[in-house]
Amino acid sequence: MDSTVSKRRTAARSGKRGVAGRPRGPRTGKPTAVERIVEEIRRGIKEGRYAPGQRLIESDLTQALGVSRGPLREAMSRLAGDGLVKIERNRGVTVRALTREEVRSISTIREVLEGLAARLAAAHIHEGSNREEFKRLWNEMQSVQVSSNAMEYVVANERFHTLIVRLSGNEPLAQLLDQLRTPVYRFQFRTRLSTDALRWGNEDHAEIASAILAGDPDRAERAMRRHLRHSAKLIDALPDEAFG
Amino acid sequence: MDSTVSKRRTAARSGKRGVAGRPRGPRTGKPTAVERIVEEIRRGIKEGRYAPGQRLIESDLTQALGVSRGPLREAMSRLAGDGLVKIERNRGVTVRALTREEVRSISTIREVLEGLAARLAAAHIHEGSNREEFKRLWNEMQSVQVSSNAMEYVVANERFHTLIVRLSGNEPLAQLLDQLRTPVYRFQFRTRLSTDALRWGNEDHAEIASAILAGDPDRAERAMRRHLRHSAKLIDALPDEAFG
DNA sequence: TCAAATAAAATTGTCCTACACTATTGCACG
DNA sequence: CGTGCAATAGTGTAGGACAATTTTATTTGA
Repeated sequence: MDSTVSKRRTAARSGKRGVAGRPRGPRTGKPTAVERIVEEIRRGIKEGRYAPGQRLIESDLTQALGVSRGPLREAMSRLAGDGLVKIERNRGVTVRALTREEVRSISTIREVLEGLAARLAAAHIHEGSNREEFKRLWNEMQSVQVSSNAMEYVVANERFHTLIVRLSGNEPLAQLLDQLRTPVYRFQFRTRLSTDALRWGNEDHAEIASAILAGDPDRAERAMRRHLRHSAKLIDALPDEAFG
Repeated sequence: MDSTVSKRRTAARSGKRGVAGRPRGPRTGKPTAVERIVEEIRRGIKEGRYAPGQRLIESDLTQALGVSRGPLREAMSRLAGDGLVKIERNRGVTVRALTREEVRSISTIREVLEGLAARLAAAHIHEGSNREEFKRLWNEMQSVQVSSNAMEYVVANERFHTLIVRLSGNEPLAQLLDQLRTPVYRFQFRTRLSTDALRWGNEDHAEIASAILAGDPDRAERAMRRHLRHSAKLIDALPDEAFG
């Protein structure tokens, strides 16, 4: 039925014949239009420049971004796959609005996955320069913690989690968590990060860091999960207006 | 800079969000071209009709599927987001090939997520018609188990897991797991599902089902994780040729 | 003969125009 | 005030064009 589709494998490609072309840095080249669009919209949503529920109209965006509809729609497909926008047939794209229930569901997932990441990070802390790298960031964070204002906390928090996931050595996990964090990122700016909340967060971090540096997977996982539960509670305390 | 972008909210749309969302209506209409393409390719990859590493050339596919490049490329973007294909700049799309390491990483993630699903399913087994629904499938599976050949086992296995995730009541989790299962699905057909392996699998299922029906979250999670570890071991036992 | 160099062919990335079809909006009418 | 219908906005898809880049085929030089 689809026998017309070429089944040829890329045999030639894997064979290293043309010695001439040393593959240059893949990521370094000028980004493709789709990549630029995805990046722009993603940042916009993350930072709240595009509000949940807001319609993203093709003609507006093609004009604003100086691209044609093709790449734009590709980008939207991609963003929809990441759950950042919602595409409805004949109705176009809207910035995805999460219900309180969905946020809870995602938090539950994040709890186990970030817990896993912490566990793995602790288990691998002795490998390579992991310990050194982790210590460096941790020291850096502690010097900031004193001045903690909400914004700085959120940024530091993100770096902390990102590093831990990276040290877990599980790349798919890193991608997945990035995907899960993005849609709820903006809530962090709405939670009134009271001085107490900030201190608790920092205490959580300290406990996590301690466990990871001690190479204690169980404790690291427990601490991380507790931390995630705390964050989830802050978000869940938001009024309904913050959702949808 | 992007102030030209229309910020108008869909006031009317968001207005009735209170109740909207439940009725799964829109799926019924005729599927859009992109949806058809995605579905076709996804099935093809899952079933192994498109081999890992194989190039998917636009002109071939547009002709074979009778669509134009636009929708096709949108579909590819989406598939890439799901990790089913890989898009390289100026080089097009290839069916993603997973390294052994990636498969291991994904298995690790699945273990905790499926474990979570089982835990939640057990916790919610008393709600609604969950118990009844679960029992029905379970009975059905047991009648098939006797005749177990590999193919039937794989299908039954999938239904079992899918139902459990659904009963977990965590929709994002369901989507995520579906996404994680697809790329490794094909490996199941390569593992030599020996009679022993089959029996073990069925024993695992029995233990999981028992725990869920008993409403014992801890035991359900433990059993499910063990089951996943067993599956992962089978796949990991495959020779290198099965990967890449 | 074999590999480097070069020409030719494929293939992708993007823009544009067009048009059918759906959804939304605005208005005239009852 | 609704209600129905026409006008308008916006999406879904096709198809043509072309530059940029990669892949394949061909020629050339040692």
